[in-house]
Amino acid sequence: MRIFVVILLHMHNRKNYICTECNHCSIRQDSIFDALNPEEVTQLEKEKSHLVFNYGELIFKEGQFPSGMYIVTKGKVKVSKFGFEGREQIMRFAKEGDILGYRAMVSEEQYSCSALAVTETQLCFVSRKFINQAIRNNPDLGFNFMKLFARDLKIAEEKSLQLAQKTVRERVAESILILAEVYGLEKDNSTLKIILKRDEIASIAGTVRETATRFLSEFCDDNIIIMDGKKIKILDINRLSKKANSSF
Amino acid sequence: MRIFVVILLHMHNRKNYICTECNHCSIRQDSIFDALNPEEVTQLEKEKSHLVFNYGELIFKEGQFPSGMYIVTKGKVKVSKFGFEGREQIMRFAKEGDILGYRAMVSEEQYSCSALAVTETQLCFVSRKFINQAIRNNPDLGFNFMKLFARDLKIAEEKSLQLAQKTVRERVAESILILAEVYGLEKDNSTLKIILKRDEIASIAGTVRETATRFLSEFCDDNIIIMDGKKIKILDINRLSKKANSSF
DNA sequence: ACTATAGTGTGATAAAAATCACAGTGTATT
DNA sequence: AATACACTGTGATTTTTATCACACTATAGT
Repeated sequence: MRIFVVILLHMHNRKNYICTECNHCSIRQDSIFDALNPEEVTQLEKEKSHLVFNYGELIFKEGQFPSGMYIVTKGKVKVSKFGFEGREQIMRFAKEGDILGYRAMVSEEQYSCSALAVTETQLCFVSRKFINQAIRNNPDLGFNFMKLFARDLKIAEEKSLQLAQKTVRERVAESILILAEVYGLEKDNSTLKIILKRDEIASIAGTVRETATRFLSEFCDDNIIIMDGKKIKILDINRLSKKANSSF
Repeated sequence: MRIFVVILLHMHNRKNYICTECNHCSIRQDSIFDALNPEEVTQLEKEKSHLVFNYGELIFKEGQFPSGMYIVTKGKVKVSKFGFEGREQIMRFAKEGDILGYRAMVSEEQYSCSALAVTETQLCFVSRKFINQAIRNNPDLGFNFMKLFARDLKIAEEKSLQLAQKTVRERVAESILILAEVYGLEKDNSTLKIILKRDEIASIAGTVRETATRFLSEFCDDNIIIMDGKKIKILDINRLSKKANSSF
């Protein structure tokens, strides 16, 4: 009986899929693929495949060899590395329009991060072969890739600076700001649109669960945020930014 | 009198300059510019300019706008960001053959790091305009850039993981290994080829001078390294790797 | 509705790292 | 040779953070 329900759900998702043709796909138009001409878009449409992942499913795993890359069309994805003793470090979050796995694809190496769906997620997969050919035909696509790399590299270096020089309190505050920045807020204009475990918030900030919990409690006591289970509501973003010592 | 000596020294350096013509320049051949055809090399040779920096001189500074990028032909360069209250965080070191400032050039933004010569350093400067044109003419150059980006992005993410999850002791040990990796060892096969202040070693490891000093002293007491002033000699690289909990 | 099970909050304690203070050392300048 | 200045080493102390322990809460599966 349950299986049947799952199938229905799946069909429902497929019906809801927003990106049936690349031609009019707003996600493509807002992505690095804005550089493609109509003919190239047609080829992309033939070439790409469409994938659905449920909450908690692994999209790719550190150590696997990539054969292409993904563009997120719906949902939220957590990208993380696992350090000594398997401790997770969250590197970034991806959402609609973001590109995943292109670093490993370009360097023709194993994935250096894992990607996990943190909501139901839909992606288009495009093969390395297609990308390489497309860049050769259309240098603007190459430039777009380079700009994407440049942006991500800047973010990664900024992250190093923060990890090296900020206190844990600042990093926990910053983590909430990052989540608000990436995924935005509910209609109430204060509740984070993503739900994470304390573990995961700790992994963004580069600390342990207990310590993250303590600082979150502190921010609650200070009336800077309110927590309702795993939901986080930002009451005073200015004071939160101050706690983070942040540029947001 | 002293000024005269400096001038002589300078002439000496110019005579010693190894990269007079790009055509046979081994640094070019081992770099992303290996993709250029003879005609493109000729253009590069006309276009590029050659610069010399002394110890301690700034090559570019966080916040400036780039108009091109640099390739190091001789010397050692420290690339760092300055965090809250001006505390330095060393992001990486560059040497012969390494490319500097290309991230900011590509994203057409301000430099996000500063680059400082830590020995006498020579560089070739190439304008953004030339690079853009060259990539359009020759997609392989674009692919080389992308691979360079991919490599640097991977290193940056690895750095974040280390900063987030390793202890300071491990990071200090790792810093010495990184310096050995990047700049190599003297003929004695144990002394680091670069001389840094304690402050700077601390900035690589993401800690403060006193703490870095203490761990270096500890490694000395353990007969893992020997320090003679600022010179560092590695006695037992295996045990140093163990201290770093490292993959080197 | 009832168990498992996974996740959370918090006190107590230990460990790690930063800060402060200051003496000592080396190095460049006059 | 004397002075100034930048750099270094180290003890004492404080602050920050991790670890351990355990009770409590929510949630999914039966």
